[in-house]
Amino acid sequence: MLSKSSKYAIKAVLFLALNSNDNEKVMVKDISGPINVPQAYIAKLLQELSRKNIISSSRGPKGGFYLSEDNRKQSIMSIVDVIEVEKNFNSCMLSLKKCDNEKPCPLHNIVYPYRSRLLNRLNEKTIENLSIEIKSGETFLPL
Amino acid sequence: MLSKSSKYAIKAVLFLALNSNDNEKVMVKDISGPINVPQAYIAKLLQELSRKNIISSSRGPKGGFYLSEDNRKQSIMSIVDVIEVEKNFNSCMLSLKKCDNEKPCPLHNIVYPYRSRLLNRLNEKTIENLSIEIKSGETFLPL
DNA sequence: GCTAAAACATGATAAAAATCATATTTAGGA
DNA sequence: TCCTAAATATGATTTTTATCATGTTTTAGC
Repeated sequence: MLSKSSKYAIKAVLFLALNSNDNEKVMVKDISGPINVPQAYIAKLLQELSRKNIISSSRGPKGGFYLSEDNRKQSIMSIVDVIEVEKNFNSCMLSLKKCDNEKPCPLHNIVYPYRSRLLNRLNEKTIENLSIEIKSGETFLPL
Repeated sequence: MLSKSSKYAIKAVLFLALNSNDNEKVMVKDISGPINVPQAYIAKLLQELSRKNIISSSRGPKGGFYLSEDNRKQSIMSIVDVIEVEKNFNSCMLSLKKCDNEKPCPLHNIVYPYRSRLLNRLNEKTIENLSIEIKSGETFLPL
């Protein structure tokens, strides 16, 4: 469904949503442990997210990663868009060139309705939305 | 969503559904071209499907792969189950151990309803169902 | 039974994804 | 201004997935 990288990235961003703000930054070594992802690997992903302005960072002592208010307004899908190499989340399940509602592949009618709705929800749900749900105890991000 | 292997396998099986029966078998070299998959690779997948009784085969001259009536009654999901190595189609989108309706991860409530319904449909749709739809012109398997 | 045509089995190579390692740049504090 | 702590950049290694190559077994037809 998603690559490991995307899953790692989402977990890391949600962790930052819960544990950082403009003046409380978190270092990679304090992220990798809790979310259970190799440090060097999540570092690379975080740098990529930072470069694309999904998250924020500052260097040097007292530096680290964090989420600004603006960052929090972005959708969950925007994280995936940055990390995922193959953008096939919304493409034909059989990878056929010509597959749409006009000329549906044999799986199109089964898959398409669910996937497009799922995609919509991932596009409208913001990082903030999810972090509020975690804080309120509706959902859980086990660490 | 699915590995290339699974997509290849589904295409090959549907091709067999349309172009074979107990006394009309198809050789790998006549499958790989139309479905556009390297011959040696699809051969391997077909052998695996045959071993697990998803499709049928016979060796020697006049041999080849084909679908029996019984084969056709199997679900699309059964193809995926044989080929896919990671059985994470129905597992947590963040790969969390503990994630269910009781203790949902932050994505669970978004993803779960759609995915479980999709899974149901892939489990109930048979190879035969899909091949009938192709024959009737409802759906298309471009070759 | 011989021969040839097919699937079957096994392993080697290539490409992609994940992981690790290391050097460079930036910035805070003495 | 110098030292140190952090992100950043780059590339090497490992693991997984996809692809290729080659030899073995089965079976129909002569």
